Amino acid sequence: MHQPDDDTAHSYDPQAIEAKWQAYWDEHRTFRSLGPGDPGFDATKPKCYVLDMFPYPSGVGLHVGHPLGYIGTDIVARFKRMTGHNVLHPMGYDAFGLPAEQYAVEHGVHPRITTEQNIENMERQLRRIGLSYDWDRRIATIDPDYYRWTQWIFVQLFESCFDARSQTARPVAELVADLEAGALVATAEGGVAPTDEAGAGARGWSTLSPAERRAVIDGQRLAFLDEVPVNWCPGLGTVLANEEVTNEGRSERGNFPVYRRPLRQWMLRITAYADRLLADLEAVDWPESIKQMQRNWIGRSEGARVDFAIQGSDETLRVFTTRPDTLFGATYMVLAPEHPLVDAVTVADRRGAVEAYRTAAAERNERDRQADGKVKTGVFTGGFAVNPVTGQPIPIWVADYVLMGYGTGAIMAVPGHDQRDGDFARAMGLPIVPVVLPDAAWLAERNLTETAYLDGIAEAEEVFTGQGRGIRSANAEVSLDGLATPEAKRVITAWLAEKGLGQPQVQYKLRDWLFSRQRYWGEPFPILHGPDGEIRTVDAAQLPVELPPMENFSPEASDDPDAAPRPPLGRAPADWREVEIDGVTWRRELNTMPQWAGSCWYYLRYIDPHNDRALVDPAKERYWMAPGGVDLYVGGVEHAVLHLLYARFWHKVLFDLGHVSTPEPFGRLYNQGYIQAYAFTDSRGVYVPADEVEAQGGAYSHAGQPVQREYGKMGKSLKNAVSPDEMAEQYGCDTLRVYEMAMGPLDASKPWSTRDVVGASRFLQRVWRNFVDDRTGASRLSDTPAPEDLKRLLHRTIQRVTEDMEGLRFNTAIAALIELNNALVPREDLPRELAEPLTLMLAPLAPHLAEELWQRLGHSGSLAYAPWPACDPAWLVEDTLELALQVMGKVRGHLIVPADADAEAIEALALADAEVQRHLAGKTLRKVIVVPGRLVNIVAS
RNA sequence: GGGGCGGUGGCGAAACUGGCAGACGCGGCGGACUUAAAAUCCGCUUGGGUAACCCCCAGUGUGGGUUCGAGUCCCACCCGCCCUACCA
Repeated sequence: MHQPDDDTAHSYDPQAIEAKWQAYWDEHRTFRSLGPGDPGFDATKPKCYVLDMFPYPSGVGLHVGHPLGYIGTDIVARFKRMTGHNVLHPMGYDAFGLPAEQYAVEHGVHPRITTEQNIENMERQLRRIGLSYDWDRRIATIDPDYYRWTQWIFVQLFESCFDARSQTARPVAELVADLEAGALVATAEGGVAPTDEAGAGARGWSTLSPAERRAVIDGQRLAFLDEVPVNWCPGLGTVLANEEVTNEGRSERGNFPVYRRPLRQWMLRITAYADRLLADLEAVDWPESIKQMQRNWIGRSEGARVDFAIQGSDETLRVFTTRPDTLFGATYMVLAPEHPLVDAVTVADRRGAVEAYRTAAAERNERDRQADGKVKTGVFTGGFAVNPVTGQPIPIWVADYVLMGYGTGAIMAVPGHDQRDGDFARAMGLPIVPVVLPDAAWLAERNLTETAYLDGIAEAEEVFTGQGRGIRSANAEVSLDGLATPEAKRVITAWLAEKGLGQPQVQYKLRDWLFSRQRYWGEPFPILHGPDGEIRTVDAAQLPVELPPMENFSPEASDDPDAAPRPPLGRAPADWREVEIDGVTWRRELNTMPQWAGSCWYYLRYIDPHNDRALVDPAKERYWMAPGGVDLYVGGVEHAVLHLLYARFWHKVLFDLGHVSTPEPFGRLYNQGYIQAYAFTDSRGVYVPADEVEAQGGAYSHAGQPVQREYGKMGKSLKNAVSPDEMAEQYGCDTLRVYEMAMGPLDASKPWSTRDVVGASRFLQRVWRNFVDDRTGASRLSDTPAPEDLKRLLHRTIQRVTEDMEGLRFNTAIAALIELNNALVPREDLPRELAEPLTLMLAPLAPHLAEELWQRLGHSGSLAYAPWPACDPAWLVEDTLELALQVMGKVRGHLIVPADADAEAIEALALADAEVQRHLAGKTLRKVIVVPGRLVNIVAS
């Protein structure tokens, strides 16, 4: 047997070093961030707020993919401390929500207990990676001290309304004052408008009853109750936001069926902010793909609303269209099956067919529709509308290709210029009228003449949906013939407006945010319901409204789609459910907030986590947030639309109300990639533990049996998860950090390879052996000056690493450090003037090893705030340069020239080169191109 | 269907505003040290023409183009991943 003591007594011992320095950092509170008001705070230093998307503390613990972004931000935070910044780098837990509750239900323990256990375990794992968080600022969304302010923000939303003119939120009290003063009146539609702009039927404040007044006010609040069609999921016993429902019409969590049904729910008026959420994307430094996803989600489109008269009825059918210029081609109308006017337009002998279709459509979930592809179904109602420009009666159909959830739930169908309408019209034999002439290029591509196009329109599979020139679009008052599409839109919209038949309109895909859940494990609403339906908020002094203690907190799930929602808080003790104020008994709101609530503002709380008078102190908020918000926010793409849009919305409200100083919360956003992993299935298709699979040649086997390789996410189900704990045990967390960062660019997804980890380990061991003779334990440090070539290499390395740190290119920074370190290996000693900067540059990446080496260099204390090495440009200048010699673009040799040689001299030297001469033999010299510092290219023929 | 990102050795990947393709790491091959092994150190490692050197040819998904010069720019196409999806 070997004798490890003698051999390894002085070798790199990551476990000992890492334990030692993690204890040191804790004990000395090395990473505590000082801000305004803290003793010792230096306001002259620039600030840097480096933020991770905080995790949901799941019970299964972390795998090596989870900390990828955390390691990246940690490196940035450490680098910024060394470059003289005040750094705010906090961590916390997004601990409310469905999964926590389900986990708790399954394990029969109160969600708080299981959640706190999970937090503890996750934090142990995070601390072991050596992340330099200021743990004093740790928050969890489930802490009453935290959700007190989540509730407080909800109160602000409830007490605010959106002023369309100024495009900002303002207190409801101001709105009431304007109404009382007569500056505003209630409109006929139930809205609010300036007195001089209000249309017919507007009423002054003084003429309204108290109930009417309340209705008007409630209609303006940013948080409001509304009867809306929601995604009701009986299997989970709760309603879900659109974003929590899959394309297949099931719950994202649990995969239960989801049904559409109307329920009275809390809503947040995010649509009021649609334009600002869209416009302000221009001002932030985010990946273009994320911005695009948000733009798509907001889905702004410009068009017009048009009112169609219904024959034999006083009702009008209102539609939204982006192509009002095609109005002359509208040959029929389509209502969504759920449209409220379906009954009114259906004639008696069509009623049976229409009812059958509606029932079928209601049962047909999204998955069935998906399977049916583009096959369009529908049924004629027997009713007719009147095309307002042609005066022609056009049939009204019901079809499920029109969605109640967008626009008005009704369309004017223009089969000549909309692919869907065209498909439907051909299937149903409805007339198709072309009213836009395609341009010549479109026709030429399809070998069509204008006449052939117009004649073939009824049979053409492909519909012309582009811009062109109007035809067959004229009546006695207005003509679009010959007009280009944009101009035609303007003309017809103006005409419709003049006749009172339509208006220009902007439409959004974005819906208001459904904000209530029938859950126990979430923030209670700070809302009380009065006996007469009146709603009031809980006084700020009474916050937080804490979750009541309960034995049975599980939701009442059901297989019955018609089962009524019964929130768990309905079973809370009566002394919680009911509150008496001035002799009146109020009932608490029994719903809770969705998981997104707590993550909408946590980045603000980190700034001032223990403040019990405000959600954040204004001076501290200004210091850390102004001018551009969080300086670096790192997380996964999966939050591209939900979390990031909701947080921006809340932030803008807080900005309007004067609680924060920037219009946007996150100035720079960066998405880390995913670490994926190979997984292996046996002949039965069952996953086998990936770490037991052996590879030979191109084939893989497990326990002697051949297995199939797959590639996917790391996780329990694929039996391919690798935990950071096992990596830390085997190699140390510095190695884990270096390996993960060296794998490739931070924003790329890449496959985990445990086999490759040894490369990072070898690098750190080699660094160690450059400092320490691992046989004797003697220091190799010396005070001899470094030779010039190594000094040059050092300063080139400083330059490369510094630039890479700024650009989050840690993979190439590590490569540069490896090159420098490898150049030191052949030396007997290690000159101090090389050792110090090497240690400092290593510090963000492998902080424990760097601290240990720093101590061995004779420094006391931590290097966390030691100045980052400066690159001396004098050492970047070379005396001579090596240029590539090309003949006809191919490298034929190299040339060493003085750095200051001029182009003429270089050209002469190049032409004199023997290899060049050989390749030029028999050719005529045409041109010589000299690229300074790079190459010489000789063109000949 | 729409939008976005990507395709470079056996593998993960480098390559600044067009300028020596493959840095760095893994794996592989050879050597040194060792009784031996591990560890470590040194060398080689895109393919082909040679077993090796020199040298030559080809080469960044495919086919064209611009340029003295293209992984990088332009056009067309193929493949993969992600998002979105009857949004009027």
